[in-house]
Formats: sequence, C-alpha cells, structure tokens
Amino acid sequence: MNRLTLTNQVCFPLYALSRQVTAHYRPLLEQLDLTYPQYLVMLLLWETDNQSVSAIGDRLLLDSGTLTPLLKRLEQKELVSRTRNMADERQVSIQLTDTGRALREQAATVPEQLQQRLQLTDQQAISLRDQLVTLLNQLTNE
Amino acid sequence: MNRLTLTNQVCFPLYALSRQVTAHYRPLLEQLDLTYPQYLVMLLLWETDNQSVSAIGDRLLLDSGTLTPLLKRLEQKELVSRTRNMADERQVSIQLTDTGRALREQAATVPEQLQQRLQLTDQQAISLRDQLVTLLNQLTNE
DNA sequence: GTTTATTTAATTGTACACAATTTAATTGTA
DNA sequence: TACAATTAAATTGTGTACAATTAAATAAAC
Repeated sequence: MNRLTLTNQVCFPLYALSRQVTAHYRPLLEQLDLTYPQYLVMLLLWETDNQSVSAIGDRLLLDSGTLTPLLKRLEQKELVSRTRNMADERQVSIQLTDTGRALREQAATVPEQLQQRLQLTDQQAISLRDQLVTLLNQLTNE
Repeated sequence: MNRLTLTNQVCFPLYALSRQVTAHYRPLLEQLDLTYPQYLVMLLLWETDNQSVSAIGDRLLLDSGTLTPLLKRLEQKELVSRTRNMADERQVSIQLTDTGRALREQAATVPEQLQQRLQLTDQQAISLRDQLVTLLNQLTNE
C-alpha cells in the first residue's frame, strides 16, 4: 500500500471531518452568537464556573495565546468576567455573568440538533466518541 | 445523560484529536519546512500534478481564501509554480517544480514515522480511518 | 450577437492555533 | 531574607479557516 496519498492516511479524514462537523455546528451556534471554540469554553464554565485561564486550557488543550483573546471577546459580549485571582495575582479567574448562565438554556438543544444533522444514531456516536477519546488520552498522557 | 458537557459530545474529541495528531506531524514536517495543510497540498500534487486551485480545494475542502495565500507560500519556497490556464484564464494551474517533486523522497518516511508516534497498529489505523471516511462522505455528499 | 448568469481566484476582514518571548507574581533555596 | 527558578497570562508574529465581496473570464439564454 502506498501510504503517501491523501486517503491512505488517518490524519486527513480526521482533519477534514473535524472541520466539517464544526461547519455543521456553525448555523446552530450563530443563533447564540458563539464560535465553536467559544462554545467549548462556555460548556466548560456551565459545568464548572470560576476557572483559571490555564485550567480551561488544560481541558481544551489550548494555550493563553489562543484563550486570552477568545476570553476577551466573551467578556465583550458580557458572557464572562475576567478578574485577577486575589489569592494568586498571576491567575485570571473566568466567571459566568448572568447573561452567560442564561445562555445555557438556549444552548440546551444544540447537541441533539447536531446529532440529527450528522444523521448519527446514539450507538454510532458513542462508539466513535469512545474511540476518539481513547486515542486522545493515549496522545495527551505521554 | 447530560449531553451539554465536554466529554459527552462527539465533536470535542474530534476537534482535540485532530489538533493533537497535527501536533505530532509538526516536528516531522518541520524538517521539510512544511505546515500540515501545505503537506496535504503537496500530497495531492505528488499524486496528480498540475491541478487548479478549485480542484485542490474540492479534495481538501478548502476555499480560495485559504488556498491562495497558502499556495503563494509554496510558490515562494519554490515548491510549486502558479500559472493562469491558457485554455481558461479564470483558472490557475498549480504545478510542482523540480524541488517540489524532489521533496517527495524526503517525505516518504513521514507516514510510518507518524504511525509509530501515534502507537497505532495497522488494524487500528485502518479501522479508525474507514469510520472517519464513511462519516466524512456522509457529510460532504449532501 | 449581446446581455445575463455562472464560475474561478483573489481580496478583505474576523477568529482561531500555536511558537516564542515578555512581564509579573510566587515558590524554592542557599 | 535575598535571589534564582518556576508559573501564569499576555503579547507578538505567522499561518491557517472561512464568510463575504470583488473582478475577470466563460457559458448560457434570449
């Protein structure tokens, strides 16, 4: 097998599918005035409010170079507040505003709407997710 | 199940894994002075030389807004040439230079090196790839 | 055959990603 | 306690992504 072709590599389908799935999120998230990475940050904060930039970065595998401007945009939309941590002035605490918390209800239907758009059964979705998570853990715990 | 969490969605593992895998390519591609998307374009051209911008875009699912500046960078590195198609002046033909063709040999070991880095067996890689490709085709043939 | 519609790249503007560096705060250590 | 090492964000710079628009060439319709 000639591996030096597009379709014979794992990475291209991964790269292309990731972008296609994000594209399917886009019209749904547009209604919330969120980009996909912004949505991921909001998901994290809805789960656990009041996290530092690096704590968010650890979960999303993003650094401050990406997160700082992104968080400033969420702040401009008044979805989060950014305040220096009193106990450790190096850290910046990200907290949901009332508007940010309220957005959660509007976002509640996004996952099922997406699954419909992707035409995935629960089984397919869970199976694929588990495989991806396994490989992801393999790569990040090195 | 509460779907409105990070790990319970298919898309985040896909997004994160794609970036992690690309990160594993990076040190290998750095030796070729290529970014990952640039590498994808080179893979296409090594397979079939002399393609239009839109033909490349159809395969990679990228538009001219992404490809035009990327191809100009490949041109600056003297890996490709960009010339208006004589038969249809709207199109720009992308052709490998001698340097571009020669790079193929240096790139030959990238796939196996990557597979080693990812610690994937052939079976795992093929199985995952096939699932991703199936879903990708599902999403793009709509 | 001219006008209209479509196609192809390029351009403009916004928002990630990420490497590398900088700045400030905290921790560890002699 | 000073001082070096580490940590956390921010900053700077490059390179994608992608929506929206523009400009030029070709195709289609009348």
